[in-house]
This record gives sequence, C-alpha cells and structure tokens, in this order.
Amino acid sequence: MNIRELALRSGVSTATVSRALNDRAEVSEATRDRIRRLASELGYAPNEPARTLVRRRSDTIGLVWDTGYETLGFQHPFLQGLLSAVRNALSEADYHLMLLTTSGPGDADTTYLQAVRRHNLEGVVVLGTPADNRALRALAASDVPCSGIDVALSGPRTVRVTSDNAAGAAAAVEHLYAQGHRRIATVTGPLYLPPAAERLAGFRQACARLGLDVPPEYVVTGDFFLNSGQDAVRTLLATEQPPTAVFAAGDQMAIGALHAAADAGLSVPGDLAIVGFDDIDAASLVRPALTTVAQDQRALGSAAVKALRGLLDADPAEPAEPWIVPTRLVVRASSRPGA
Amino acid sequence: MNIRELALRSGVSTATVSRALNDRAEVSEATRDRIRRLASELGYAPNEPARTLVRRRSDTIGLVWDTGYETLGFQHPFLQGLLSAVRNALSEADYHLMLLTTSGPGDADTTYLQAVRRHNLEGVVVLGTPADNRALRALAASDVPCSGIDVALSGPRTVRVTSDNAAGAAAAVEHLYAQGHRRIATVTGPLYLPPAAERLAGFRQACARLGLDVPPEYVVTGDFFLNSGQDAVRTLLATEQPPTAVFAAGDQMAIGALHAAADAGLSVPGDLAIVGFDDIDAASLVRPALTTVAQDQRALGSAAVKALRGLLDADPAEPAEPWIVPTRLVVRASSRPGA
DNA sequence: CTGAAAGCGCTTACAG
DNA sequence: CTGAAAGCGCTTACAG
Repeated sequence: MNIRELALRSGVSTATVSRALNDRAEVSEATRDRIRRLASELGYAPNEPARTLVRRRSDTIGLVWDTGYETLGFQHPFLQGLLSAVRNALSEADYHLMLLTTSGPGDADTTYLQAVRRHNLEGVVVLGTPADNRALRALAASDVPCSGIDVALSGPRTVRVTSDNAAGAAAAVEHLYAQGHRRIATVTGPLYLPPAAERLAGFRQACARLGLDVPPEYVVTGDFFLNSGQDAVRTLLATEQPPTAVFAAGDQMAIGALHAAADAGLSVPGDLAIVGFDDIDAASLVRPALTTVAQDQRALGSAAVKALRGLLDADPAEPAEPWIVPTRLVVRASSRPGA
Repeated sequence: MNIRELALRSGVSTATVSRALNDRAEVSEATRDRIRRLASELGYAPNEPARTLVRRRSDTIGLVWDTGYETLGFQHPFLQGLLSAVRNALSEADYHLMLLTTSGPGDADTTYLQAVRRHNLEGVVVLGTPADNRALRALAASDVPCSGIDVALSGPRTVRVTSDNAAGAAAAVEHLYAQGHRRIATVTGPLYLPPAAERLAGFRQACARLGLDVPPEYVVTGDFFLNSGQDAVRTLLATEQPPTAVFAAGDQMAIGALHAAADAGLSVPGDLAIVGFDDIDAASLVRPALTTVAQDQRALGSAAVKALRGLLDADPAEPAEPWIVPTRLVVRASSRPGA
C-alpha cells in the first residue's frame, strides 16, 4: 500500500493525498477527512525514507550513548532512566531516535558525523560519554546541533545540559547543618570533570554561607567509585578533628563511606552522617538507606531535547546557554537521626 | 556532495560509482580503488534514505525497550548493559538501530508495527518489556521478525532469548551444597514470569539430584523487589527448621534477605548464606557483597541479534528454537565462609 | 567492464 | 481547492 494506491482508491491525485495527510491548509476539509479515514482503514503508512529524501529532513535525532567498545571508565550511574526520558521527550516532539555507534575501537574517526550525514539526522543528544574521543570531537566541531547531558562538548552548535550540581551540593550541606552538624567533610569526584568541580564549589559556598570552617583535610578527592569513598572516610576518621558528617559527591563513594564507618565501628547516622549524590538504585537498597541528592532524569531528558530544539532554531553565531536542571534532596536513614 | 558530483569528479557514471562503493564484482579493481579513494577524500557519504528507497531495505533494526509511558512494574535490572550489548552486536553486523516508542499512554495500538512499516525496519529486538501491551502483541502477531530477550512473544516469526535460568539456579544450589549446606530454601519471583518459573524448576531439580529435601515452607514466592525478599526470609527464619542457606531468584530480593538476616542478628554467611540472581550493580556494593548468578549481558545481546538474523533467513513456517545463554556464578562474601 | 535510463515513494512549486 | 510534472539520491536490470 503506497500513496499511489491510496490516491486511486480515493479518486484524487497523489498530491492531494499527500496534502491531506500532511495537514496542509489548501486541502478542503471534506476531502481531507475522507482521505484520512481511508488511509487508516487501509493501514496506510507513509514511507519515511521517501519523505526524507524529498523533504531533506528526517525528523530523526541521533543518540550517542557511550564511547563504543570497551570504555568502562566514567559511566553515568543512571543512563537507563536518562535514555527513557530522552526517548519520551523526543517522541513527544515527534522525532525519531537513532542510536549511533563508533564501528569499532580503532577507526572511530568521523563515524558519528558520517552517520549524521548519511541519515540526514537533524541533531544529536550525547549521554554520559567521556568527551575525549575523536569521533565525538569531530561531531561537536561540525555544524551539527549537539546537546550533551553532563558532557561539555566544544563546538559552534553545542549546548550542555546538567543538573544544578552546586545547588544540590549546597542542599546537602544545609540539610546536614540543620541536623546540627558543624564539622562537615566532602569526598569529591575527579576535579577535571565539571560535575565534580561544581559539586565541590557548591559545598564550599554553602559552608561559607553558614560560617562553617572547611580545613583542607576535609576535602578529599575520590574517583566516583566505591573504594575511593571508603578510603577517603578512613582518612577523614584519622584526622585530629574527624568530621561528624560527610558529603560524598557520588552515591558509590557514599556507599564506600558507609562501609568505612562500619569498619571503624561507627554507627550511621549517629556517629557519622552521610549524604551522597545521584540516587542510583543501590542508594535505597543499602543499609542504612542513603540520603542523597537525586538528579531528575526526566527533567534532564526533556531539557536535552528542548535545548537541542533551541539550537535548531537559533542563530548559529550565538553560543547557547547551558540548561541547568534542579535536583532534589532525598532524605533517608543515613542522615536522619530519628531513623 | 552526492553521487552525481562524485561521478563527475571521477569521470565515470553514477552507476559505476555506485558499483564501486557497493563492492560489486563487475567493476574493475583500478576504477574501484580510485573512486573509493576520492570518495573518502571528499568525505562523501551515501544518502541512506535514498538507498533504502530503491533497495527496499534499510539495514535497520528497531528496538522496543519498554512499554512506553509509565510502566514501572517489572524492569530488567540491567537493561543498560543489555542495550549496549545489542547495539554493539548490531553494529558489528552492519545494522543501524532505531528506538521505537508508543506515542503515548492511550493510542498505543499498532504503533510499533506502523513504525516498522514506515521505516522499512527489517526486524525488532524487544528488551525487558511486559509483553502484555497491545502494540507489542500486534507487532509479534505480524510477519515482522522479532527477537525478545526474556520476553515471550507469540507470533509466527518470533524467537525468545534467555539466560539459562534453570542451570543458573542449579549452580547456586550446588555451590551452597559444596559449602556444606543441606537445608536450602528459595525465594522465587512471580511464577507466571518464565524466568521465575525456570529458576524455581532448576532449584528443585538440583535439590533432587543432590538428595536434598525441599519442604513446602522452603519455597516462598516473592515479587523480585527488596521487601519481598526481606519478608520471605523473616518467614523462613520462623519455621521449625530454618534453612542455613537461601537462594533468592533476584538480587533485590537477595539484598532484602541480607537485611532480614541482619535484623535477626544472624551473620552472613556464618549463620545464613545467601545467593542472588542477575548481578545488578548493587550486588557488589552491599555488605557482605552478594554471591549471585550473573547473566551474561553481552552474550544475551549478541544472541538476540543472531536469533533475529536467523529469523530473517529462516523458513517462516518453522517455529524458531529459543536461544539459551549460559550464566556464571560469581562467588562473593555472602556465601563464602572464609570471607 | 561501463553507461543511459527507469524507477523506488514521496512532496512541492507551478498552473489552473 | 486540485492535478500534472519534476525531482529528491540512489541502484539495477538492460544493452553494449
């Protein structure tokens, strides 16, 4: 069933069918309704490749989801929910979604860009990928609109979407302060990563605002993985004036902190309160359940899509402002004295 | 840059360019090499929609990833890794991947099927979706080849890919037996789900083989979520002859079991050994770290792709055999006495 | 081994 | 408001 058959059956030309189906103003209401009814009766579905060919646009967005082959390094703890959110936001905006890959470990040079050209993709959303790969750099440097969630893409038509890391960290500190804590330490992520740096900045600002002293030994650098959190808290507990609360800039590190506290015979939150960041699945599974700064995956996904659409309409000359998405503090047992 | 320009620059016809780029036998080696070199110099990328239009095939596979809008119910604990695996396997086989959605909560009738027709998709991989939705049923019932990972699709050209649940459960029992346990209980998933039923069957078979008695109260039905595991173990510990080991058919339930043991003042694995299934992230984050039957996500992904390709070539009349992927027991502290 | 031509299924000026 | 015609960028019999 193609448009010609449908035209024959409706007794009009293919041009009229096309106009009816695409809701063009020129077609009379009666004809339009008749054709549409017939189309859905016959189960007619327009051939998208043909439409793309002639319209020179595909209504399709590409998705870069990780660095291809075997990079385990830094992975978003919640890529899954993020992907759903992006998918939903995109389909609400009537876009299709194509998953992009670099074909293999080696030749990953302009593969993303090639895919974009080949399929007439209108833009790309980049999720939780280390930005240091050639294919991605080439893509960002091109004129293809790219929206990166927690990825700082550098290029003429790129935009970054991120949680409000600073405000989230500050909320964690304020919460601990409200519980009576005055000696609050932090375990950071690798500071060359923007989210890690921003969370630390938010931590410092909040402490300053509240008049809390942050001795240098209260800031320990981790790597977002469990062991680094455990080591960091071990170190913190060995200081002369150990903290009574720790803000870990990622949930895995916070869980490591939980383990270190247990190893030291400390009760959480009684002897040491702990707050994480992200709200990964494990945060609500461990014991005590982890208080954490939750990222709003759905909002991130829809912001990424909105940001991308902004890019599509915008003047390419003007750099796009980053989109900052609010976080939400989820208080659980690891910081709640009453628990 | 399109094929006409490239043809002009190479001094041959578009037909010859097409043949060279598609590696047809009729073209002379010299011409082919010259054209290919020029193409990559000029950064020529063929227009896929145009190719799809004329070839009537898109080299693209669709992916159904969940039931669209807001179904939280049963979610694969590791959809993320699975998706990467499918993506990699597909791109190795030179297929592109399109993410499919039902447009919204209501009108999800033939949306998947429509998308397949519109985009000329050659098949669909279905991941961790409750199969009880109309769009998916319509898709499975059609002549579109569908490969479901842990989803039993019913239709003429469908195939199921799944972990070897029975063998995995049996391996868990054998491991516990080898540690000296003779009173082993299980917490199952909802038994209308094939994986849950198969894990229980494997558990029973292994017990029978080893001559272990399984009193009825040693089989408790859960729902794959944490609380049900916790409740189940509470119940088990209240029996006259409490088990010394528990096999939980999912990691979340196993973590719940850990909590129940802790609540009862029991040490794990000393007083109660616990083994889970899946190897979700949290399994290695909790304490004691969880012994579990790991599903091989990469193998599942590539099996899904192979199964789908098998379907593409196969005689539609013959029902496809399910693909069964081996699991791997990951021994951690929750069952290792020495730990 | 190569080229001229037809055609894949649509959309969109252009003319009426 | 509608139709005839051109054309989007490719591939593939067909002829040579």
